[in-house]
Amino acid sequence: MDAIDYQIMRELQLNAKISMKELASKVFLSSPAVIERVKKLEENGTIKGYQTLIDPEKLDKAITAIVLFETTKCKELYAFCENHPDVLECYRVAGQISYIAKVCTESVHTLEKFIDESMKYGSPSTNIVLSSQENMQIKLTDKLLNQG
Amino acid sequence: MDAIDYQIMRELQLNAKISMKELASKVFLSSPAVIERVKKLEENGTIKGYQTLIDPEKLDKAITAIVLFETTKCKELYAFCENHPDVLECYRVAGQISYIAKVCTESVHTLEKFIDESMKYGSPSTNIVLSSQENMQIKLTDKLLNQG
DNA sequence: ATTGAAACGCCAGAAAC
DNA sequence: GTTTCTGGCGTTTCAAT
Repeated sequence: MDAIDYQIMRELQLNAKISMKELASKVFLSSPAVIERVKKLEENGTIKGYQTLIDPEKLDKAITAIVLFETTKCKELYAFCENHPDVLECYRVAGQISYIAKVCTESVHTLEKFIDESMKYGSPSTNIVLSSQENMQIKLTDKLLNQG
Repeated sequence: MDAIDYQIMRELQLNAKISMKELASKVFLSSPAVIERVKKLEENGTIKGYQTLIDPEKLDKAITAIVLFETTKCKELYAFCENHPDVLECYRVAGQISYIAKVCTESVHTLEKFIDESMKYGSPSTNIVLSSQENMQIKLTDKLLNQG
């Protein structure tokens, strides 16, 4: 895992569908060499997959909320969140609270419904997202790229 | 935006690098027709991009934390988070708290450093992630696919 | 106007060096 | 890691509905 691998990951993170040829020219290598490196990154699990980013608002999911839970029923809450179509991410955490869910839904009414249902499993505290900055899985900064 | 578009998005979300030919066979259309649909979804912004998923742990970013802030200096905090290499996501929210950041870092020591620095901009409450479920931007359930 | 069919050009993967 | 080569895919064009 050297600096070139980091550069490759940065380019792939910006655009998963970049051609191996173009990627090769960006890192000053031949394309078979780049294909080899990408393959290794896939095999050792560093690259977990390639995903298409969809804009929730275009699908009429206008409201995003971060819901914090105080609960002792983590397993039940986990199952509820996993099966709920509006929960995009959820985290079991150690801290003031014990569970966090990111919900993306149509309206305040569907959000209300979610909150009501979730109350079976814990005490929710809802925070509606006003604006957000969602970048990437990892920020591959120049510093990281240079240190290798 | 019909049921076929939803199906296309689901497949693309699962695997951004699927070939148009294979995608076409999955939705029972010809490949030019699918290419046309994908192009439209890209142009109207429904498809925001194609991203490669990187495993932070493989890059020695062992600790993920959700940090909640009570603050009145949202703009300053926003700028701090945007420029910080360990902040992967941040949200301005309306609720009990006013700002949420997702941090991915090497160790408790680098996390401590982040917390100390962030205290200039607000009062942080740190929740270390024990386990998580991060699926996708949108859950395209069967219900949604059928209703069109 | 929208869909299916064929031809072109380009890329990914394999083999040889 | 590089160059060469080949098979296959994406893309464009055209014909037909």
